[in-house]
Amino acid sequence: MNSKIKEKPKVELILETAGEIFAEQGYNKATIRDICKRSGVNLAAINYYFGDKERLYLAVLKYYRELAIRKYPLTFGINETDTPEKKLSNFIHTFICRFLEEGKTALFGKLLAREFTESTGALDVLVEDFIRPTFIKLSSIVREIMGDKSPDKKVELCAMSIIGQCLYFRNARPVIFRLRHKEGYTDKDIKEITKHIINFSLKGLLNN
Amino acid sequence: MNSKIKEKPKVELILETAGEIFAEQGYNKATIRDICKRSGVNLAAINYYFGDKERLYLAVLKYYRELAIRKYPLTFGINETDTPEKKLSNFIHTFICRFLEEGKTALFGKLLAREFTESTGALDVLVEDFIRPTFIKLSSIVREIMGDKSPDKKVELCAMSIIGQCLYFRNARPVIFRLRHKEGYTDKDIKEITKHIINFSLKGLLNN
DNA sequence: AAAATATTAATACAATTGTTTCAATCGATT
DNA sequence: AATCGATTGAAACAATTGTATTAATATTTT
Repeated sequence: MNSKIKEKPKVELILETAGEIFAEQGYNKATIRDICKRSGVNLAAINYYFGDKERLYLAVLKYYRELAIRKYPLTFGINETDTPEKKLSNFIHTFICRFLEEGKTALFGKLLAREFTESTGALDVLVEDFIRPTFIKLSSIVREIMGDKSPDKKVELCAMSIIGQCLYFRNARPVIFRLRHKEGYTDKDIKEITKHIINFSLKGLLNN
Repeated sequence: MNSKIKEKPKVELILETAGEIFAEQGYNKATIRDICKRSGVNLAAINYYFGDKERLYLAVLKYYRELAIRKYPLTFGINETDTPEKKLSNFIHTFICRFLEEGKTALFGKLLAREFTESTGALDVLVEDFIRPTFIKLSSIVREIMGDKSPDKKVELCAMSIIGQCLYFRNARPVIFRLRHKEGYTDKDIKEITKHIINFSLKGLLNN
């Protein structure tokens, strides 16, 4: 080696690249050859380090989950002393940042968002480890806002309405960009979307 | 032929079966061999009648679109003399029926819902022929409710919030069913979901 | 009925892709 | 430096899948 700079370990390199490709293409469309080519490693490296494609995918989820948790604490930026409305606002903001923003830190959110509509064998675990806790967190906030008298079923449906809106802006991008005759989201777009979902949802939660 | 009963033409038979399989599995996972096996026709029949898989898919869309239009007139069950709120209610109800219900008549909606998150080459045409008109229709209703002073961008976001909620209950079923520990929607579920989205959205559209 | 045309069946082909193999090479340890 | 285990590279394998071929059969037309 003619450089003193420590190179990134190969396993890590593969995990990063694979994560990008899985997020871009989805589990099925992503090919091992693609991942290896972009990582600059040989095809056999996957078998050597991970065994097979599925275990590579699981390792990718684990790897990016770590990054995500480090960047976004599990609290969803929520302070228990905040008002319920402020809590919801923070929740939605964090939730959207976790998969609408560009950059690697949002990658776990993107992988997770994919599982909603193109599930893999990892879904069962992901639901129990991440999706359900998130959903419970959101439901508790919704309950605070709606009041104790609201039936559980109603709270659940409201939480889903909120998640549904957020996911739509990520997962339906092909359609949205065509409708708008414009590819991609700007930072301004994301801000507007976030603000809108917060407003719309807070009103949707009102008891009348 | 030892029966006087007129058999269904083979082309139609293939289209129906293919539609079911495309709706169940999505364009990519659906295989020609599957479609042929379930239709009881030879593998070569696809090439013979349709040319290739993509043109089969396009023919399927065309076929079920006809059925759908016949069953659900383009008006979305909306009467121009209705109040805006009633119009929105009917729109959401029809929209959900078009892809959440079981049965063949909802099949075009299911195929369309898939295109939001797993687009094929048919998306461009589908957006212009169906999705955009639907979106414009919804936007006009939203505008009536929100008033002329509301900026276009706000109206657009609200329309997307409504569509987002509806699509979530279809496209995120793998997650929803796990969260609920219950597979499938009952008719009662669908009714409750519809009612909820209508309520939530009407409140979300309130100005203040 | 004979000929022409349309349809069907079985099979083969080619491309893609996950996986495996095994020899070559690298790197650390002795 | 020699040795041994870890890693890499190139190629092959096997399964899947869309597509094409061609001969056999059925149907229609003359």
